[in-house]
Amino acid sequence: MKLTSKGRYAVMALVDLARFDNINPVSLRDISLRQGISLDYLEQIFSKLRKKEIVQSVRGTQGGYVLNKKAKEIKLTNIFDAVDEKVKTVQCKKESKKGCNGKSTKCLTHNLWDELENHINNFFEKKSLEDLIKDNVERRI
Amino acid sequence: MKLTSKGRYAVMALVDLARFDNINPVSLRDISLRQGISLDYLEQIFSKLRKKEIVQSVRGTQGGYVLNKKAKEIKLTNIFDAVDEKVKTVQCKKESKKGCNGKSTKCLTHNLWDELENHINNFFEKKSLEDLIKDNVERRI
DNA sequence: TGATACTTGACTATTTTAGTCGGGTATATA
DNA sequence: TATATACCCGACTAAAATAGTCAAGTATCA
Ligand code: FES
Ligand code: FES
Repeated sequence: MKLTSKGRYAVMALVDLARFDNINPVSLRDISLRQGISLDYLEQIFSKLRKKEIVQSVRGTQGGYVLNKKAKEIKLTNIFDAVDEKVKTVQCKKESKKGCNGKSTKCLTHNLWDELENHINNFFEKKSLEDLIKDNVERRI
Repeated sequence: MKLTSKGRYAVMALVDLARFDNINPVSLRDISLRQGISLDYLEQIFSKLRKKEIVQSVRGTQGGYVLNKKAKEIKLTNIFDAVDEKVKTVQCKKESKKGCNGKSTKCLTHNLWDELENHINNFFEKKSLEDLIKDNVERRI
């Protein structure tokens, strides 16, 4: 099980953004430089974040992005959801009664994978952007 | 974040095995048929499980595999570890002081990813094969 | 002696990831 | 008004990972 760079970058970039967006919008170029993430890739990511109303964009010179909600209200779940970083422990469709590999019923361990998925999602639902920023201040990173 | 089929199959196969290994070894052919997993792929998986002493093999006719430990003592951690299904939330090496993308320090969110990794691994450390079998009996699957 | 079933290693198609690239458009400022 | 900045959008691609397959064995039982 691994977290993809897209998901990791989305959170990193938003933490960076949240720390600097007091007055002015933050440009992706700055985030790119500070966090060492490809600018082109960041643009893809922020396009998704904007569509899910996590950030707002400001075009033109001195433009950039600002948070569209309070940091406290942005949970990891929302971020991951926006960039399609989903937790998936099974191959079969959740809604369907059918199992993997075209089997007519769900597998022996199906309940386990559901539990696992919930376990991980719980973590994402609890953590907000605000938590992450506080965490950094305490550690003075 | 997704669980790979290899990891999922390893656990499925072991649950199947654990339910049938009272007297005789269980052949991969049987597991393959019951669980709908490719025989060739199962062989790869069991080769690893054997090397990590989770199962024992019995060659020849009427051969197959048996558990090498009590079901209570086999945790998901052990199974995933055996088949190289590891939880990885970062790209950079854990031991190293350096960050991702060759950066000289760890990133802003590094602590978060460590927490996440621990959170998931905790789940795997708690669950044993015995738990999974009991679970099935209760549900009469 | 044959059938069963484990053993090993190499090989491959498909999918996913992690980007890149080339063209835009809006806006502030000089 | 010209220009630079920075967002916007879609298509493309190299590399890695995944999910297998395939071939050629060896051990053991009946
Ligand atoms: S994981 Fe698909 S049937 Fe259980
Ligand atoms: S994830 Fe690699 S530096 Fe933090």
